[in-house]
Amino acid sequence: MRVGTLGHALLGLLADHPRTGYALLKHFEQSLGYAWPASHSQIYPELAKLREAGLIREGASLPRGGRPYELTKAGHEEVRRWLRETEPSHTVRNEASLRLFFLWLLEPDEAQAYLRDEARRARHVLAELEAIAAEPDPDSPKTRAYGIALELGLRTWRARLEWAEWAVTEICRAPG
Amino acid sequence: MRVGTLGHALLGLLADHPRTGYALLKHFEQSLGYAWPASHSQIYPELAKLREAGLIREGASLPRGGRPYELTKAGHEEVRRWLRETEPSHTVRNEASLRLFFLWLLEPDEAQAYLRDEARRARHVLAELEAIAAEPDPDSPKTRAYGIALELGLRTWRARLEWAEWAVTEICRAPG
DNA sequence: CGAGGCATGTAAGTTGTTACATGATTAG
DNA sequence: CTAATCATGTAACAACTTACATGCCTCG
Repeated sequence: MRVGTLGHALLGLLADHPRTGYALLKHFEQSLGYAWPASHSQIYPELAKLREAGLIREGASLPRGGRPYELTKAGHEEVRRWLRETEPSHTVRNEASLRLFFLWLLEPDEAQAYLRDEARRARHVLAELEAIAAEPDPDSPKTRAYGIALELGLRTWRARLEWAEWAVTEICRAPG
Repeated sequence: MRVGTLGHALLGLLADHPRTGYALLKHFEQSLGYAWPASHSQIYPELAKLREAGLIREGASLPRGGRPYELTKAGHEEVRRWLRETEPSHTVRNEASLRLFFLWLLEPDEAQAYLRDEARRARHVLAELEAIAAEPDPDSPKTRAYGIALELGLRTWRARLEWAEWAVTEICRAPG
């Protein structure tokens, strides 16, 4: 079996402690999803594949049909191999940014409205990230790594907000 | 036919002036690709679909087998409809950022090396964008829109570089 | 007892990646 | 002449989205 990015992300989360598919899903929604979104319809089949490949195993089932998975030794080795031996992909795909190249096809006021919406969106995401940053957590290698990831989110969305506020005035600036 | 993001991007580029598939590909590599990468194996079939849908039409063929496409009236309407009436997707997918959440699975020196590489990458992309920004172009709605897109790239990669330089020291900071 | 959150799955379709495959033209 | 760039396509596969589908438990 060939493990992809989602598979490695699941292994990485399970490296911390066993979790159910649902708990993994919630983790994506609350933190990883800012960098790599995943839906339940992708997570459950992927867990089944990782189990067949012997990288995770099922633990004792929980109350409401919840079935926790834990990492096997092979799974632990695989996630470390991924981090150490494979090149990270730097491709970025962002439809909202792509649209900027076509703003000149709209009337100036429509283009400006788009940029104002971009500012609004940035403010919204930034507020979410600041709420996460406000939660205190003890210092450990794991929380340190999460803090570094969070700080990247804060800085890039802050930059995006400042850019959007600049762009709103730039788009209607007098020619020259 | 249902037109997706790639299709709309192609229509948007052709709204400026007719181009061959190859010219569109080069445009993706040099500018749009920073926000939405596309390969020739995706572009050529997509152009064929847009033509069948009557959104673009083929012009007279050029010297080396090049076949330029131009926008039809329906194509022009479709790209404007896309910009005005559909919600932009804000999903972001970035493997390099995802890996940050798993840095604690590596030895401290390996994690630091990863962050140093992130800084190097940011410096590289920033240099590319600054080279593009250095090229002078006349003021027009189109160049204004491109300038706004470019400025976003400059600011976000600048933020990412500063973040990476901070993170390199943060990851090896004394606990507490 | 109903709404909402917990919990898991499948199916169909779209999109994107990697590899295979070919041929023309031009600059050195 | 040969390497690079121009130029276009297909095929197989992997990944992702959207919709369909089900059932349990708890709080009000």
